[in-house]
Amino acid sequence: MTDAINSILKKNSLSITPSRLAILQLFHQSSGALTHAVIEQKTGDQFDRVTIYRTLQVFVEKGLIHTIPSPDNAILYALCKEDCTKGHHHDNHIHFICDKCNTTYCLDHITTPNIALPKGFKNKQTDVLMKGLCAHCNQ
Amino acid sequence: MTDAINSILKKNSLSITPSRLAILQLFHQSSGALTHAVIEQKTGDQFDRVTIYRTLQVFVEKGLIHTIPSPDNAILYALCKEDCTKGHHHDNHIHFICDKCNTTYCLDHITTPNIALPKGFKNKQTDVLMKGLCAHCNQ
DNA sequence: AATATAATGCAACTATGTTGCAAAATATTT
DNA sequence: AAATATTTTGCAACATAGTTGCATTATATT
Ligand SMILES: [Mn+2]
Ligand SMILES: [Mn+2]
Ligand SMILES: [Zn+2]
Ligand SMILES: [Zn+2]
Repeated sequence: MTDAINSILKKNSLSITPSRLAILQLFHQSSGALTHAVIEQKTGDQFDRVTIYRTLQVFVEKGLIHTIPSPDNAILYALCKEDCTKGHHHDNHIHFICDKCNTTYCLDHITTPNIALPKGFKNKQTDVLMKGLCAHCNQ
Repeated sequence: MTDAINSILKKNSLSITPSRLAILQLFHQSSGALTHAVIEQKTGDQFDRVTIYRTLQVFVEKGLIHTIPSPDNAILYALCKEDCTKGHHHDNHIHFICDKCNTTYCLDHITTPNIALPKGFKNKQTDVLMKGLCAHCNQ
């Protein structure tokens, strides 16, 4: 497990540090998206707040994770499962936030729809955010 | 103009105050969505920050304005043009943010698509956020 | 005009995020 | 393996966003 994380960092020419290992591993063993606050909490105050912010920034730049716009006013981060590379993300899937358990799911197999815009508008990116109850909470 | 704003407040059983008049009027004469910061700036520091926040909260509750999730990490507010009422919003249109002029448009006539979710998931709300260039900036 | 009700401003607080810089850790070279 | 160069980290300080309690003030009601 740690070896896999290790090689991901190497492959992306990132130096291997405790914080990067811990945070990347956390993403790999989490099902949903994570906020900075959750990461800070789950790494047990091992790392400085600033370090976590900078680690997330680097991971986004390298195409390891992507951000998800949220109504909660805190940036959500989730693993890129597609072939995202340095500076080029290709995450065209939709996201689902459960109102009950608050988990944010990347629905990787549901692609964002093509929506016709008014004349003159040029689309560059589409984000679809669905809310409701996830399979676990909808009983 | 001011009379129209006035009657909107009355209709929603909101007492008429300078801040509510000014902020509601500002929404009615703006084309796009507004952030708290912009409102504060455009009302020329006439009102306390807290008053603006509370005014926006009340307007959302009453169904006069709706929030738009944004990647900018600041809540966007825009007029409800549909028949939204106290506690019940029916804003099922998509939103477009221009990368250049930073305007956020409510595309009221473009409804959010129906997207099939995995088994067990129950959808309650769909937000579509498109980014790119608006008609003015796409020259 | 008097009273009841609701909104405002202020202060203090929490949360989220960024920047500069010296110290420490990692990677590279010898 | 040690020395050097390069990155990363932690700290402090700052910036912006948003909330809460409470006394004062304004609005609505009688
Ligand atoms: Mn995702
Ligand atoms: Mn809208
Ligand atoms: Zn759930
Ligand atoms: Zn524009």
